[in-house]
This record gives sequence, C-alpha cells and structure tokens, in this order.
Amino acid sequence: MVTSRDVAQVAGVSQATVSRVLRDAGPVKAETRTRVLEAAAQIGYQPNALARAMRTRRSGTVGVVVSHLTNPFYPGLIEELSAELGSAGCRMALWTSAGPGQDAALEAIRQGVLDGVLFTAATAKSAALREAMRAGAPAVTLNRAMPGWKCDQVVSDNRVGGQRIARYFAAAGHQRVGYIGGPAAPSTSADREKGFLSGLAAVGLALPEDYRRGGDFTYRRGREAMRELLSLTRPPTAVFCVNDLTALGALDGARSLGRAVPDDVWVVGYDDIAMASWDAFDLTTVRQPTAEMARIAVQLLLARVAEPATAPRRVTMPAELIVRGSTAHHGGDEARSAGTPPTSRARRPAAPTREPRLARSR
Amino acid sequence: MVTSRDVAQVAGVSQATVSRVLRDAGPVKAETRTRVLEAAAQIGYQPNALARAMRTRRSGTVGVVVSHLTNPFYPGLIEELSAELGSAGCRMALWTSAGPGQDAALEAIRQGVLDGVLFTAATAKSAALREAMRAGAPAVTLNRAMPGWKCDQVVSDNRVGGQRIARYFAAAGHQRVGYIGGPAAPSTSADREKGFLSGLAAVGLALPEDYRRGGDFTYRRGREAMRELLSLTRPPTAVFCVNDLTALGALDGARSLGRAVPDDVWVVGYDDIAMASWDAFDLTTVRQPTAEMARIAVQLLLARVAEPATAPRRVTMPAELIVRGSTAHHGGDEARSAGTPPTSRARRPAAPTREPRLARSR
DNA sequence: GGTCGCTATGGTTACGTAATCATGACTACG
DNA sequence: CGTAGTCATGATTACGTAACCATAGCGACC
Repeated sequence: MVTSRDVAQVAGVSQATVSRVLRDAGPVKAETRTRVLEAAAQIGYQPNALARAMRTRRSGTVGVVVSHLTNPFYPGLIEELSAELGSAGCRMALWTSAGPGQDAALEAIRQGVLDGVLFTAATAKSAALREAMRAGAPAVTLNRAMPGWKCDQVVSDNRVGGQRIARYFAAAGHQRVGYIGGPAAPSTSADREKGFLSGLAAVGLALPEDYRRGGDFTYRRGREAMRELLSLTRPPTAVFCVNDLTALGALDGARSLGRAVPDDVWVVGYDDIAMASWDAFDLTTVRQPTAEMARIAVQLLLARVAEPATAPRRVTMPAELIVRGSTAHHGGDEARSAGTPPTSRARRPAAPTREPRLARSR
Repeated sequence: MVTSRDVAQVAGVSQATVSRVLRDAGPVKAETRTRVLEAAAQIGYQPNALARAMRTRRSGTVGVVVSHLTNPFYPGLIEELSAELGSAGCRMALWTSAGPGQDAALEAIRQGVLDGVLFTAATAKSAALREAMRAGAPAVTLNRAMPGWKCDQVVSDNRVGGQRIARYFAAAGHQRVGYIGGPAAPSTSADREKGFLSGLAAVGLALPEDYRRGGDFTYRRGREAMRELLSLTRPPTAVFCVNDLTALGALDGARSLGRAVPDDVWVVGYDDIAMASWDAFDLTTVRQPTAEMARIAVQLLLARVAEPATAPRRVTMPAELIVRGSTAHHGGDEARSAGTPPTSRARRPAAPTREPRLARSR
C-alpha cells in the first residue's frame, strides 16, 4: 500500500505537507503543491479512508434502512438517495429492516462506521431506535412521522392526501366507499387512513366496518381484500388503497370477479410507483415528491452530522393527486372540479374495457 | 467515546487482555474473561470498527453495484445479498451504475473501505473495472459472464434458457416467432439471444430481421416494440422478450392493439420477477435461482477476500422455465407433450458446470 | 533440581492519517 | 533597526485497536 509518507518522500516534503495539500487546508506554496500532486499521481496514491475516518471521526458513509425493497416505492427512493449522497461525497450502506437491519444500522453508528442513518421504515415499536435517537445519534426519518421523537423528519402530508381522496370520491357522487389499509405501526398508513376518514366525515360519508379491510402493503393482500369487498351484497363503488401495490392487487382482484374498473368500481392507490402508469393498471394515485424529499432528508442529515446539537426539524411536503383511468371514467366532471390540477388529468383511452384474464393453465 | 482502555481500567487488566477477550483470541483465564465482559457491558463499550478495520485491513463492508434498481429483478437480488452478507457479519454498501457508481465502488476499494465488490451490472465496456480486476481487487460478477476476465463469476445459464424457449415455441407449432432484445453490452441479453437463435436454428426456424427488435430492458420499450411487431402484415405468433419488464410492456402493447394473449400471440419473459405471477400478467418466464446465486456469490467473494491469490472460479446455475397463462392457453397440449413439461422436467438437474461448494454453515 | 514448555498477562508498537505544536524565513511597520 | 505578524514547513502526537514481544508463574520430565 502506498501511503502519504511515500508521497512525501518522492516529493521531498514531510507527510504533514502532503496531508495539507491533499485536504486543501493550511498554507502551502504553489510550487510545493504541484510537486506533491505530481508525486501522488506518479506513484498512484490513494488516501486511506479508514485512517482518515478514524482521525476525523467522520466516515463519509451514511446508513439507509428500508423495510422491503420488493415494494417498488423504495427502489425509486433509494436511487434518489444514492444520487444525492453520491453528489455529497458520501457512500451509502443499506439495510432492510426485515431481519436485524435496524439494529445492525444502529450498531454500525455506535461503532463509528456510519456518520448517520436515514430510516425509511421507522415505527414507534423499536425501543432501540428510540433510545438511539434520544442519545442524539444523527438520524432522519424519511416517509415516517414520529411524533415526539427527537430526530429530524421528512414526510409528505399523508393526512391531506387521504382527505383529498375522500373529497374526490364524494365529489363524484360515490355513496359507498371502501378502504384497504396497511399495518397499524407505520405513520404513513395511519395518517392516510385518518385523513381519509376525516375527509369522509367532512362530507357526510361514513365508512362502515364492512367496507374497511386491513392489509400489509402487498399486492396479494390487496387482491384478496378487494375480492372480499366486492363479495358484499352491496359492494363499495370506490375503494381507496393505502398504497399502490395494494391498489394493483385490488385492481386485479376486481377483474378476477369480472368487475370493470372504473365502471363498476373506482380504485385509488398511493405513491405513484412506476407501474401505476402502466397500461395494465392506469391507476389513479397520490404522488409524493420523493426526489425532493430525498434531497431534503440528505441535507438535514448532513447538517446534523456537521452540527449535532441543533433542534430537530420536521419538513412536510405536499402530495399531489394523479388522476388516471382507474377512476376518471364515470363522473369525470365532478371529479375534475374537486380540486385536481389539470395537468394530471390522464389521457383517457375510449374503450379501456380490460377483460379479466383467463385462468392459469396449471 | 468509551474505548478498550476504559474497559481495561475498570476490569483492572491491560488493554491487550481486553482485546484478547473480545476477539476470543489467545489464552485468557475464565475469571478474567468474565470480569472483562462485565466491565465492557457496564460502561457500554462498543469496539470501534474503524480502528479495528485499520489494524486488520479488513473493513467488514462489501460493495454491491447494480445497474437500475427500478428493474424489479435487482431489488429481489439485493434483499438476498443483504441477508447473506448480514449473516456473514458484513455490511453492504450500494451503488447504482447510473452515474459514477462503478468508479465510486472501485475507488472505495482502493481506499480500503471495502473488502470486495459484487458487480451485478458489469459490462466489458468499463476500462476501470477491467483494470481493477486485473490488479486483483476482490470482485465477483453476479449475473454477468465476463469471458476472459480475471474474476469470480456467478451466472445462470442464459444460453440454455434462451434455447429452451425456442424449443418450447417450436414444439407448440409456432412458425413465426419474434424477439425483443436488450442492450448489446450485458452478457445476459447477449447470451439469451444467442441461445434463442441457436435453439430456433436447431429446430429449423428462422428469425427474420423484421421479427427482431432491440430494447433496453424497460417496460416502455417492450410495449413499443410489441406494437411494432404486431403491426407487421404477418405478425409473429410468439414473442420472447429478453427480460420480464420488457415482456410486461409487450403484454400491454399487445392488448393496446386489441390482441389477446395467449390466443393471438404468446409472450415469454425472463427473470420471474414478482409481477410476472400477478393476475394482470400471468407471464410465462424463466426463473433463475437468484437466492442460490446470491449465496454463492457472497461465498466466493468472502473466500477471495480471505485468500486473494486463488484462481478465479466460475459458477453457472441452471434456469427453470415457468409456464403461465401468457403462453399455455392455445396449443397447450402440444406444448406440454412435446416441449418442456412445467416444473418436473424444468427442474431437471442440469448439473451446474461447477458444483456449488462450501455448504452453508447454519 | 534445572530446563523445557505452556498459560496468562502486560508492555509496546504499528496501522495511515489529521491535528497540534514548533520553527525559521520573510515582510511590514513604527 | 527591532519587533510583531504572517507564511511555509517539519516534527510530533493522537485516534483505538490488534499484533508482536517479553515475562512471570507453574508443572512436568528426565
């Protein structure tokens, strides 16, 4: 391994001067500087990041914890985080909270490997996480509101998002609306549900227990839950699903029973994952400004790493309703007046009737 | 920060003894050991991973480079890699090769931050990568065959996978078959295409230029390419798409022109991503043993980190045809009798060219 | 009973860098 | 012309751990 001492020897200066040149810190004569840089290039010197990290107590690595990568919402977010961290000169260590991911990330931070952690899967459940944040570990929760927690938080306004869908349904004249939810712990599902319920209440609609199904953010559960809803004697005519994956399952569930979307039932999701705009689904959904959120989360985290003592900050971003073919068909006019930006009104193909697919051949 | 010296002081021993106890190395009296462990627990000692890494020249972090996370094939792979690395006590640093990902990973390895790198997006294009491997950087390519490269490689048999689909089409009596490919550089698309072509040739079928479209692994391009194919005066009756994402686009493209799948046209993909089994697609595809591949890749990499001088190894795994509704419907009987019976034969022990050694120790 | 060999431990150093301290040369200024 | 201040640089130390070396104690064996 070639070290800064080797560079110093070749350039005929001391190691301290090499360090000064490479960090661009402290006074150094222009001629010396070029001599050092040339020597470094000549012998192919690469500073040892570990030694540097140990001395500066900054590793240049940030941890990211996601719940399930198989929910396509996260890969998109991670790509944006990756780009953002990369342009800030940081590396990204990734954990999935399935398994010991959260704890492993916290351990890494205690061991000095990480400068900070971005949690995209935090819930109030984790005692370890709570303790770490109380202890002042540089952490930001992204896409999770942690009321009363001593950490930076970046979320989009899930409550308003839910409310908006309730108003949208009501404005289109739906009387029987359904809801397929998510796990209780994550703030995203809780807030979307609260918003949806309060929005319904505001326009005088109820959500009977029958029209309300639990879920787990998965396609499979969405499909199943929709089949349950549509098997009721008076099924809902519009269903809000807590996320897109659930909604895509719900779409397929409806079709599997021969119901047409949106003619027989409206389906709305949340997240605007890439698949939502595919022909096969053409899903109305709510888009969070993920790129912006990722950017802010990284900024907050790096700022906290640089200045750990500042008061926790919380940033809430607006969400945007994206109207597509899974709702717009019938009652389109009322819908549009309900406060949807005109840009997001999707091109609606005339004859979208998607026939239910034939059964599996097995 | 609490250090091993603090532990030593509390336990009334030397720092060297603390180190011995915590690494479980060297002789230590049982009583001393418990005293040290108690002291460590009492003052909440966590070994500093950076200092340890610097001393041992092993960081415990492995880099993973993927091309695009938005191709759902990769998230699945990453989850498996993450689990595998986690159970080996390693952390995972992630880069996407969009942007300077590859180079950043190589830089990290030179800087001592990484013990090794798993490349899932390598192509022969990257001079930096080639040079790094020639220089002996511990690296494994996963899902990429790099003929002549001096590095460990784990792939599934993409050529045989392509061949199998050709035989499957021919056995079902298809005369006009189409192909939607991928970029030229990755070995996956190249090998699948070669296999498909040679398989067609073997059964006396041709693939006219008209029936052959380039692609880029995306849904959008699959849709577009399928619409092109189906707009021909004599369109193909069966289309093989280089990966599932392309195939899902192709499915939607066919439907957007009012063609029924599989009655009007068969569609086959490659990868068996989660969505392939969704109702809306029900896609026939080829499944690679990704979990196994991930496991072997991690083993190979860790083995090479431990013993860098060994000769590069290459492991090829068999792939399995998964028949679903996007093909089996018409001519299902011929297909099944003459071609590849669904699971039984597909899982035929095709004898990996190299035995996966190193059984899991769990 | 002296030497060998093993156990258990402490002292010391090395890893490669950044930060601190020290020093000499030079400039500015009264 | 003397002194204060800045510039450019070298010497030294510290970061926290693991590895190496030294040594004391102790039993065994011929």
